Amino acid sequence: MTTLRELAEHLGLSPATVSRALNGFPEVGEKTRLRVLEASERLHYKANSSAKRLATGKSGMVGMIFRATQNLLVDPHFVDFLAGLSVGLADRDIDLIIHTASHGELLSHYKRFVASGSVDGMIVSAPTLDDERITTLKERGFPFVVHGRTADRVPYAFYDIDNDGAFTAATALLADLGHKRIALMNGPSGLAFVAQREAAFRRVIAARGIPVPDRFVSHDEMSEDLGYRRAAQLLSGAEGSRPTAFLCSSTLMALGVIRAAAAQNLKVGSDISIIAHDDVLPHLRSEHFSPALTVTRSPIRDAGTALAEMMVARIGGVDPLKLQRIVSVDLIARGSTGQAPKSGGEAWSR
Amino acid sequence: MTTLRELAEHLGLSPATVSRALNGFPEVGEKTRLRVLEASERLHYKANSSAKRLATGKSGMVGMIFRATQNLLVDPHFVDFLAGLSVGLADRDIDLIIHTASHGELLSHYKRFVASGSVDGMIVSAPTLDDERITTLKERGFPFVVHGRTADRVPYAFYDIDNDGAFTAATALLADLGHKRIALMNGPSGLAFVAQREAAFRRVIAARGIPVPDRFVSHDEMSEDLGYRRAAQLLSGAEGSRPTAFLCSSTLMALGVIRAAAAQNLKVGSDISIIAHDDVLPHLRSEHFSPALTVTRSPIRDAGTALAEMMVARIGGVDPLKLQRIVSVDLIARGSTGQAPKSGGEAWSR
DNA sequence: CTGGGCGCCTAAACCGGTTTGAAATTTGCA
DNA sequence: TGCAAATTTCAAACCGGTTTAGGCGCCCAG
Repeated sequence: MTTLRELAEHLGLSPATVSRALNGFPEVGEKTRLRVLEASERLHYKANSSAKRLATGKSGMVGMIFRATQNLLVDPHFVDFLAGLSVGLADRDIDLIIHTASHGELLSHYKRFVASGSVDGMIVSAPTLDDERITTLKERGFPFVVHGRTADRVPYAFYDIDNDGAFTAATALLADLGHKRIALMNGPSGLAFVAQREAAFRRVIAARGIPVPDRFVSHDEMSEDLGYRRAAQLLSGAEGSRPTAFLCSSTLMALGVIRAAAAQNLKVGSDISIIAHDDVLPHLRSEHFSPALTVTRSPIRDAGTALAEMMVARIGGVDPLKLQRIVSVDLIARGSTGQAPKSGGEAWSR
Repeated sequence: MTTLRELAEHLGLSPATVSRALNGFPEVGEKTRLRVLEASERLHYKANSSAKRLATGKSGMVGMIFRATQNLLVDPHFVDFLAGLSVGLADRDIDLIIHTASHGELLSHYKRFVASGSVDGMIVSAPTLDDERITTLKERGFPFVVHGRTADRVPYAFYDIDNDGAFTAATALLADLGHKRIALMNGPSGLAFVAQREAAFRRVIAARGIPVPDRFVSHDEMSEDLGYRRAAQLLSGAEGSRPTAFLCSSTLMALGVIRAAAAQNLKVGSDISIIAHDDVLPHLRSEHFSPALTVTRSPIRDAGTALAEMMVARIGGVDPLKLQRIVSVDLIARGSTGQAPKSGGEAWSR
């Protein structure tokens, strides 16, 4: 491994000049710069990144910490987000550090990352309503961007989808189709987006005077498996008390609901209706479900690329309040939604 | 941010002593060590990681570079591997750097990583039969471990599943059930595991004297979508010329085949049989398919954790030849395989 | 002829740790 | 008490870059 000093000696120059030549500073002669560039090429010189970081104080990396609860990195939603992020960062010559920490140690790992200066910024994903990672980073003045947001108006940089708009529209669609027994199959409670979606759902449903029994609103990890189990349980009741429509926070859950419906010989699109939020996971195309799934659609991958850009801006010192984006979500009606069945005309009653 | 020197001054000690105390060297007095530890805690001291790296020459990180071809990081197989890897590395206090490079620049990015000393080792995934990343890393003597292998006997550290054994058993099972028209739906050509699986398939099938027309062996990206399209195409032929069995390199492809079969009103398990290799993606449970899928089973996540361990050993200087593992694969027969239909009794003929 | 200004380059300090070689202190034993 | 040995601590060099503060030569104006 060639060092800067060796290269300088080889050229009969000082390290300072060589460093300047390589970094494009103006105070080095043009012919000298060319000599340096040529020699560095020939000797396969690459600046030692540790040394560079120490000297400049910048690491050229951003970090992301996952909970080691099996589920998080495994969650395909997260991972597709990660894909977008990684590509977006690579475009800007920034590397991404992935770290996994057990649940209880999560915060201390954040602190370590910040204090040790190993990254220039952090990406926070899936915030809870009262996320201490955010408060910690904020109070230390460390650059970070969030996928999602903890409240309507917040003082940090974030990218979020319009969960309220999406679930308002989806709930309204089901109500308009005459459904009176609608189940909300939501994600884990505590997460901000879960609360946002639920609030929208309850607001619309209440405005129409439709009651919602507690068991019609569930909070589970968003997997096919749990979607199936929860739906099977709901559908096992007497005909007059089971849901005629399901609103799911993820297409994976919807897949489980479809399986549960098939097991009960219920026809999706007539006996029961399903709407799901579609993060557009590339290997799980809602338009290919049978029947094709009605969805609120917003590619999670877009969030990754957008946040990469915002992260760079934030590190560059841009005001976080100028780095807040909320994207609207399309409601795409397809075959999985239809008029409520006759027998489902009455609302659930205790 | 507290520095070592500040901490030392605060304690009335030299930086050298403080450094030793913190790193557990034996030549520092016990009472002094306790004083230092207590003070470092109180002042929230964290060693600057850039400085530490520069001084020690170790980065505490390993790198992984993905092709920016959309598909790779999106591929759930890869990502689940990544999950295992990340957790395994975290257990050993190593961070993972994720980098994405466009296809043509892939190799140069590897070289940059190696030359700049930003990582202690590299993880190589999905090698091709003639993988230049491997030859490059090998010739520079840089520590690396491979998920998969380029040939039967190789001079580097790797973790691989017994692709040959798996596809030998799967093909034999189909042949034993009387199938004579078996289609192999494989992954992208060029990849080592794809070649291994295909070789096993052809060997078994040839040993039984069963012919295989070219169109019965396909190489596609392993997605539901392409599985569907390819199967639809094969099943659209006259009854006497279409496959009665499908052997898929991934459960995602099998999902597509099932959809194509349904579209043709063919019953899986009787009209056609399907076997797939199951990487055990957590949100895609082959036992929940209907009918439950016959698979060769090997969790890809295990590879991640195993390779994390091997990477650490390799960095520690362990002989790569001692770090080679091939795990066997279970064949699990379920509902998607059955006796070949009467009409499928004859082999395909031109 | 002098001196200010500019262009190009260098010596040395610096980033914040680790590690070597030697000095200071304590301990052990006669 | 005296002296060698063992223990503990320190000053300084080092890792490999970047950056500050000049230095030297040259041109041009006064």
